[in-house]
Amino acid sequence: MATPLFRRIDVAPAYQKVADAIEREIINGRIKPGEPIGTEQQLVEQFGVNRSTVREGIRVLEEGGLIRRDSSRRLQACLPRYNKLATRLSRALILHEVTFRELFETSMTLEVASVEGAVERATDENLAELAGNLARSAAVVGNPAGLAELDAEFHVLMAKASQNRVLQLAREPAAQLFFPTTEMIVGGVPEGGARLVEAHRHILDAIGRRDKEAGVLWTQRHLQDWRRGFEKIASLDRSVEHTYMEHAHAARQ
Amino acid sequence: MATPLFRRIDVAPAYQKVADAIEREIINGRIKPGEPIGTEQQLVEQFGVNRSTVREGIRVLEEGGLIRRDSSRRLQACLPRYNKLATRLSRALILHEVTFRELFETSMTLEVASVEGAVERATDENLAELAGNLARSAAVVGNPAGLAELDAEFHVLMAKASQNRVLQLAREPAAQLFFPTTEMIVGGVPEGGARLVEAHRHILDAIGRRDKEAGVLWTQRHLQDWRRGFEKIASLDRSVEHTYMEHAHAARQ
DNA sequence: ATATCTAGCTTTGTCGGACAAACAGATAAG
DNA sequence: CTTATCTGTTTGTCCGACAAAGCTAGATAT
Repeated sequence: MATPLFRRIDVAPAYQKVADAIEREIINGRIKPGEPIGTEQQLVEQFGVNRSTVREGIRVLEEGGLIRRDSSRRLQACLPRYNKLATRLSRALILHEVTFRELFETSMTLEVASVEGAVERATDENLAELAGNLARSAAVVGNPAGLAELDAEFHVLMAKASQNRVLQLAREPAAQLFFPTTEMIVGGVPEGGARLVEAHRHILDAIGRRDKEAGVLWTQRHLQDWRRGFEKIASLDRSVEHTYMEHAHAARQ
Repeated sequence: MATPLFRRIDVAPAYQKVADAIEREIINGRIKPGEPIGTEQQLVEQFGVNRSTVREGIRVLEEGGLIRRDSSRRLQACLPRYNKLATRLSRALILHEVTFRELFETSMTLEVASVEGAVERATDENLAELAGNLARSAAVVGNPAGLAELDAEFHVLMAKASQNRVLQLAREPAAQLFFPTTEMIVGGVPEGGARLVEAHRHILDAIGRRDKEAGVLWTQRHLQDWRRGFEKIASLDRSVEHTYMEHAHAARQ
């Protein structure tokens, strides 16, 4: 094959190239999180394209979480928030019609890994946060919605205590789909709330004592409890989407 | 405080509302993946906004993976690809300067979970795919770049064999950062390629025999091998970004 | 002199219209 | 029946414009 006479010409639309150019500057650290990107007019001048084109490129980066607008709507680079990206992944999981069995199995793996990390590396501040959450949980043990929210927070704090950001990120999409069901379960199972708080108490205690075995054991029990409760009201093999739809429907009645 | 006379009025910009409206239709299944969304002109008429506004909304959804343009650039709904979203997450991990220690610890957890699932639920087709990968790997054992690529594929296939889509998704961001280093390691450690292929062979064998213990053991050995190899060329506690930058720099010399 | 207010400038969000290139479908030629 | 051509659509990009919201600096009040 002879050397081609012409180089492959760029085929990407201009708005994409604008987005890529800004992305490169952020990824390789030339623009640091928090620093301003400039006004749309400045970008128009720098890239030599129309403002509409610049704005389309901005939308791409904004959705990707790489840039955001500050209080005065000016553009600035930012650290992509796990949470926002995880929300998109959760949505993708719903569309792929994953089942609660898949969700449960993966969450079991990730929560056990979280507690192991927390037992090894939790700081006093992590412990204080978890203790604070536990106290608030104990106070709302009869309120399924409030307790569900605090349960989700407890597990976020546990992942944070593991000091492993990759783990924090990996568990988030599943957790976003998994934990909302806590409300359904706690509300439907007598003593469910008390058992939940009790499990949290033992987990926190194990983390504080650096007792990995106990931490893992109580985390497993905690999730098995969830599973038993869930199976009383729905099937593990139904898709997440269908289960939520039905619950929303039942709640409206 | 008196009951407010007026409800809070919409504050979201029009392009966002366009994106949200289309997203809702896709999420709740009224528009199924593969179905057309309509032309930009039709959306202009339906939403009663300008085409520039519609296009900004489209960019948001396109970046989110909810819609794409087919061969003739027409809009259609689509299933968000894990891979694309995982790329965003990987990028986020780099910007958060996670270390290889975090990456390694989480990957160990997730790969072990994958192999456990694969041992339990791999189909004949899964086994055939893994066997095909193994044969190709054996053929390029002296080529670090080729072997690294096939190694990454082996682990993707293993996750696929677990039949757990949540797990497949959860492992992807870490894997995208983790496995590129295989090339560095295999290239730098004599016998590294042979050991890698040998480990894959034992893992596949264990999956085929439904021997969970052996599968987990060889997966752990496989990753520990990676870790030992990695520590010969870099520190586990350096950030992923720095390590890649240095490697890219060294490779150019 | 300090604090507050007001007017003007800037920037964003949206709009209308325009045009070239790429494309799909229909039509004509082989 | 295949190939080539024509024609209307659609996308990507551009230009210019304007109202609303934020910011800035000078004017005003205390």
